[in-house]
Amino acid sequence: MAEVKENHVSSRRQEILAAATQAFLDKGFSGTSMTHLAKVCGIQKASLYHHFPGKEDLFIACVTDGYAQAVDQLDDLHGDDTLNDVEKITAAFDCLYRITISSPVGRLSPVIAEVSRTMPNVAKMFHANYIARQQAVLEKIISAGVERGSYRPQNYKVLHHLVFGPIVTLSLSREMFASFDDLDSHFPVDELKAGHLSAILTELGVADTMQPLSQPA
Amino acid sequence: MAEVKENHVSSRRQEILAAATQAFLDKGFSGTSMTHLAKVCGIQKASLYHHFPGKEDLFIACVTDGYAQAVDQLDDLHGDDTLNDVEKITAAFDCLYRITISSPVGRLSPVIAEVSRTMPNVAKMFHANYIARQQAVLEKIISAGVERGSYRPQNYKVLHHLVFGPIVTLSLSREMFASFDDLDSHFPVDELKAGHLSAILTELGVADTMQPLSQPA
DNA sequence: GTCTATACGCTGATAGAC
DNA sequence: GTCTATCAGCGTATAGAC
Repeated sequence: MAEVKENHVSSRRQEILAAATQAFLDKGFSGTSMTHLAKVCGIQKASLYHHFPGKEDLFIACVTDGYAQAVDQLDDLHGDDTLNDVEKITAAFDCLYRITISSPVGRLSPVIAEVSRTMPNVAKMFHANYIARQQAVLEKIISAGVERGSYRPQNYKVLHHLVFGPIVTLSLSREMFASFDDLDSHFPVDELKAGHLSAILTELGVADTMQPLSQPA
Repeated sequence: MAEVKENHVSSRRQEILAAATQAFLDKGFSGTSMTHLAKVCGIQKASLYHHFPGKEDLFIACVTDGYAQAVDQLDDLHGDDTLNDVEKITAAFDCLYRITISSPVGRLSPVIAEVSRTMPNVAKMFHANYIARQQAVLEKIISAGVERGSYRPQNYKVLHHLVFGPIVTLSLSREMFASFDDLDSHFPVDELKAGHLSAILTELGVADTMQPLSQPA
């Protein structure tokens, strides 16, 4: 019964978190007022303060809640032994693009940037629990391939730069230019993802089916 | 004498713009108050409203003023005929990394993202006058090399994704994690730039001096 | 052009009834 | 746990003297 009660509390908490995350995505941190949050949650402002001590804590909860489930997807991928090296990195790209561009956490990056000066601990948490963990999984996937001789040895800092850079920027661009009516033609996710993967495979020393290594004399 | 007066106005305007740009970089748009701006400019709040109709207009002026001088640097580069193709793209990388990571405009991207929902016209302007122009210059530089046979033909949307992605993300990361005491070891600009350039040269089909195309059997 | 003084809405947050 | 009522403070912006 204590459990029932906790589930009730937790479900209300989840409702608030979902609505708040969407609001922060739409209007940023400073642009989102507790009054507005109360309205979209369908409760009174004072009730929000029953569930969360303050606006900062609420935001932190949104971020934390988000990356918990996001990173799990990548971890599952790393443990999947039915895939060969190239299939695994292809799946990793699918996963990273999906998480970064479509999931709340990935899309929250600009908002975290907004508050990073006033809440540096949020930036630290975000890096430790989301960025660093994503990089670690990618590094494991690649280094396993390197050990098997499938890939060339890598400078992993550079590799992270090359892999995460385009994905994060694409997500940021799509947030910044969300008002464009031709958003998908400016930033076509699938086409860019395919070209990106192809370039990384080249960098790893793997012949790409789409774009062979053979070059004109 | 009208000119003298205008210069006076303009210099005061420039003072305000410089201070305001720095403040927006430090605290974001919503986090920067007109009261604070007046303080760091050393004038009264009401005087700010003599020079700019409102906070939005002031911010727009900061952005516009910034990219005017930033893009000129790239244009100069494109017109420089003393460089060969590889030297030109190397210089372009230096320029893009410098502008995006060290200049106010480049660093303002996260702030523009913050306000892009409420001020979509700012996002449009930023894209047309800064992003699109940078892409256009890069495309000219590369396509000239392609015509001369120095480079493989390219999908330019993908190429922009691969070139600008890592640079913008690096800039964003350095803004987000500015509180890190080991910022430069986490995000070493020169090392990442060199690796990035190397990968792009590979993608262009050019043998890189640092990292030859030869791969282990 | 710069100042002092001020209007006034909205902010995050709290008190206390039920 | 949710509500109504309210607070003090700060936000942008303006009026008007000099």
